[in-house]
Amino acid sequence: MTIGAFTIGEAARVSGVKVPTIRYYESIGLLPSPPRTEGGRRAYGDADLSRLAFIRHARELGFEIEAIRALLQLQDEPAQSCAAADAIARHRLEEVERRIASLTALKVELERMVEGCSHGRVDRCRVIETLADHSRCGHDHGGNESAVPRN
Amino acid sequence: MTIGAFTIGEAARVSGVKVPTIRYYESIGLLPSPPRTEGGRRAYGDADLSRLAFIRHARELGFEIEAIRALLQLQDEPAQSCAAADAIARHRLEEVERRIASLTALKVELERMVEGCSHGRVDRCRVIETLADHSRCGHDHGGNESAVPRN
DNA sequence: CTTGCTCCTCTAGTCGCTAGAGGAATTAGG
DNA sequence: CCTAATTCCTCTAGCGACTAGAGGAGCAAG
Repeated sequence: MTIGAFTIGEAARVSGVKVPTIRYYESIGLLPSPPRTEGGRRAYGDADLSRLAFIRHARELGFEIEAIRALLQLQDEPAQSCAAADAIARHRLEEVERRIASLTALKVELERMVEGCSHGRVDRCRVIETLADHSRCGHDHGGNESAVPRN
Repeated sequence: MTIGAFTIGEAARVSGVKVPTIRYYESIGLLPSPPRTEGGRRAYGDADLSRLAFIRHARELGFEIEAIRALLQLQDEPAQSCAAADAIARHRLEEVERRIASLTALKVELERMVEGCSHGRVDRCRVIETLADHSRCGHDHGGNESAVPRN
């Protein structure tokens, strides 16, 4: 089934994943170690390219490496139930929704800050004032979640 | 002007910033090194607590440490123009807007994925299929930006 | 005077890469 | 056939903004 034989550079060009990132994925066991040429270079087959494309797409959608690992494992066992994959995707969707809500709240507050700026001296700057005195803003964001999630 | 004298634990409770994080802020020069008690413990004053509150609020709004450093410096020199603070805040606002747009696009695609899931076997799972075959989705997100920004 | 809490410093780990050093192999051109 | 450019190899270290844990010292209450 493995027809083509691609160098890592070709794999990078085709998949859009950078060369060091491909090696990184191999190092963490996300991508299998491909066979090597006589000179010691990685030789990828079509299946590897598909896997790389899968990974890339999943990363673009913000799935974490561990989630992608789980999804790849599900893909490798096609007789299993869809439920696990569904749950992973739903979980990611909920994260995205929460993140959008949180960022929208931030946006409102930031807009209030910059709109209120009188462009005068710093000692009357709305931006600085708002940051210094939390009570001057719609103080909902200071809940108990950590401040700045990664995605 | 420095009236109260707070331990690092009290400062953490009042500001909502964790103890190790306060020490971290000191180590990177964001928070000045406070005087110590005889026993070698940090003794914070009111000004330090205000500064911590400022930092916390700015972090909640997603400002990077370097941006906060700049904003604090502006606060310390009240005669300066407001323009710099305004620019920093506007820049952050633009980032947030871009991020919301990008996440909204992700949300649409994730919704399509989970809605199309027939809850059957993995070999007909829409989630896995979509990830494997990029052309099956509204393939706009694979532009040239890096996949998952930090905030 | 002991118990338990807070505090101290220091190092290392998190995540998902990215950058760079130093060297070997391949490919294109002369 | 030789050289130069390109690609590849491994390895270590760095990014941002913390977080976790080791190992030890101070301090307040009973």
